[in-house]
Amino acid sequence: MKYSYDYPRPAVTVDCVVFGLDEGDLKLMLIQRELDPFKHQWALPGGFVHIDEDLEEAARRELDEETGISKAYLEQLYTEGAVERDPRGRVITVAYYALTNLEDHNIVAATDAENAGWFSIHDLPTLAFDHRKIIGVALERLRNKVRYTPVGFELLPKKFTLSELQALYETILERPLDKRNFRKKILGMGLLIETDEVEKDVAHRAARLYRFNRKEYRQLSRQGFNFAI
Amino acid sequence: MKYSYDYPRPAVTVDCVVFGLDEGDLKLMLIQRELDPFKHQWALPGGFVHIDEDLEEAARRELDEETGISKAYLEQLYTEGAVERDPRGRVITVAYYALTNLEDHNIVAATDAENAGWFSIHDLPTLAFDHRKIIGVALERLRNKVRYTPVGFELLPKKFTLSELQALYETILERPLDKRNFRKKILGMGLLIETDEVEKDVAHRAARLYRFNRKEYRQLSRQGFNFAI
DNA sequence: TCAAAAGTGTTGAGCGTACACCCATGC
DNA sequence: GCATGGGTGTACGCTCAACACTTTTGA
Repeated sequence: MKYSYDYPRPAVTVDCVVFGLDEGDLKLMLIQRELDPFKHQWALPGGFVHIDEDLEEAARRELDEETGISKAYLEQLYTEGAVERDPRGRVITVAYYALTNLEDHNIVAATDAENAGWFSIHDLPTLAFDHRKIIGVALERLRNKVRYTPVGFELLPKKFTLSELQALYETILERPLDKRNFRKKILGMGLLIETDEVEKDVAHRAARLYRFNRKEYRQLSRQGFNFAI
Repeated sequence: MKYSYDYPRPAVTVDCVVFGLDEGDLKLMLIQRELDPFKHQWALPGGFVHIDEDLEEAARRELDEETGISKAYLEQLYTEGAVERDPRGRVITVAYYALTNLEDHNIVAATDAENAGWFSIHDLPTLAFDHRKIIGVALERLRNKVRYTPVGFELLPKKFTLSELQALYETILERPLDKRNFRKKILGMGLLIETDEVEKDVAHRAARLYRFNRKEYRQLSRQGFNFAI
C-alpha cells in the first residue's frame, strides 16, 4: 500500500473488443480469466493502465500480452464507469475496438491468459463484468463505421477479391448486396488498385486480387470525398 | 493522505464542451480557473469524478456547479489520457459534449467559478490543458452528428421557426442551404409539428412556429428510418 | 462436361439541386 | 409604401435498385 492520495481514486483499465472475419462469420477474440472475480469466465482482453503509459498504448500492450495480436487497427470506443460494474471496487474502463485480419491470428502464440479464442458474435459465452454491453456498443459502432469509412479493409488481407470484400459487408451489415451494383460502386470510387494477381487453389475461375489505395483515400478525404457503401 | 493503494492510480476527471447557439454564432461556455495550474486561464467546465458517482452524473454535477446549467443534452465524447496532459500528475479526463438552448442560460446564475461566459468558437481565448484539442474533437463530432441525428433541436427553444432551424444548420456546417430545398426536406420527414402560433415582435411577416416530434422520431427510428440533412 | 463462382449493362424511379417571385407584416 | 423576411413549385441530372446471362477454370 505504497501509494496514497487525499481523495479516493478509481482504478482505470482498458478493454479491447477484437473483431476478426472468418469466412461468413464475424468473430471476437475472448480470453478466459485466470483470477477472481469471474474466474474461468470469458472476458474481453484488457487490464490496468500503467501510470506512465497512454491509453492506446495500454490497450495495445494488453492485446499483445493476452492474445498475441501485435498489429491491429485500434480505435477508442467509449468509457464505461458505472459505479458498481466491478465487484472489486470502483473501476473505470476505457473500451477500444480492434480490427484484425483473422488469418494471421488463427493460432494464438504467446499468451498470458489461460486460454484465448475466437467466438462467433452469434454464439458468445457468458461474459464477465459488463463486457456483453461493451460488445453491443462495439458492434453498433462497427456497423456504422464500416459504411462511412473504409475500416472494413482492416479485416481483410492486403490483397483480396471483390467477392471477399462484398462478403465482408454482407456479414457485418447482415444483409445481401447486389453483386453488380456493389462492384460498380466500389470500383467507381477509384480507391482499389487492381493487381496482376489472381486467387490461387480455387476450384473455379480465379478472381482478380485488389489492394486498397490508402494514399488516394487520404488525398480524396482532404478534398471532401466521403466513403460510403 | 487517507487513501492508499498497491499500485499508483491516475486521477479521473470529466470535462464538458458546452455548445450554445446565439443568432448566427456557435458559442462555447468556458470558465476561468481560480486555482493553479493555469490559474486565471479559461478552461472547459469540469472536475474530479467522485468515487460514488457515475461518469455522466459527474459531468452533470460539474456543469451545474460551474455554469449553472442544469438541463442539457449530454453525450460522452471520448477519453483523453496522454501521460503529460496535466502538470499535477497523471489525470485521465472523460470528455462530454453538451447542447443547450443558449437563451435559457444567457445570465449565469449560481456558479462556483470565478467567472464563466460564452465565447464564439471563432474567437476562443487561450485555453488550459489540452482543452483546445478536446474542443476540436467536439466540433467535428457535432458537425457529423447534426447531419445524421436530430440533435440540432437541442440547441433551439421548444418552438422554433423553419428559418431558425435552417440558420442552425448553416451555422454549424458553415455553408449556406437552399431555403426551398431545406423546407421540402425537413417537412417531408414528417417530424415537425406545426403549432398554431407565430413569431412575436418581428418587423416583418411573422413566421410559423414548429415543434420537433420526439415520439414520432423514436417510432420511425425503430423502423429503420435515418434522419439526414 | 459439369460445377462453381467471376465478371459484366441497362432501365426506371426517386432524390438532390438549382433557381425567382409574390405575400404578409410592421414601421 | 417600403423594407424585411416568409412562403411556395418545377425541371434536370444523377444515383440507387432491380435484374440474368456468358465466361473461365479446375476437377
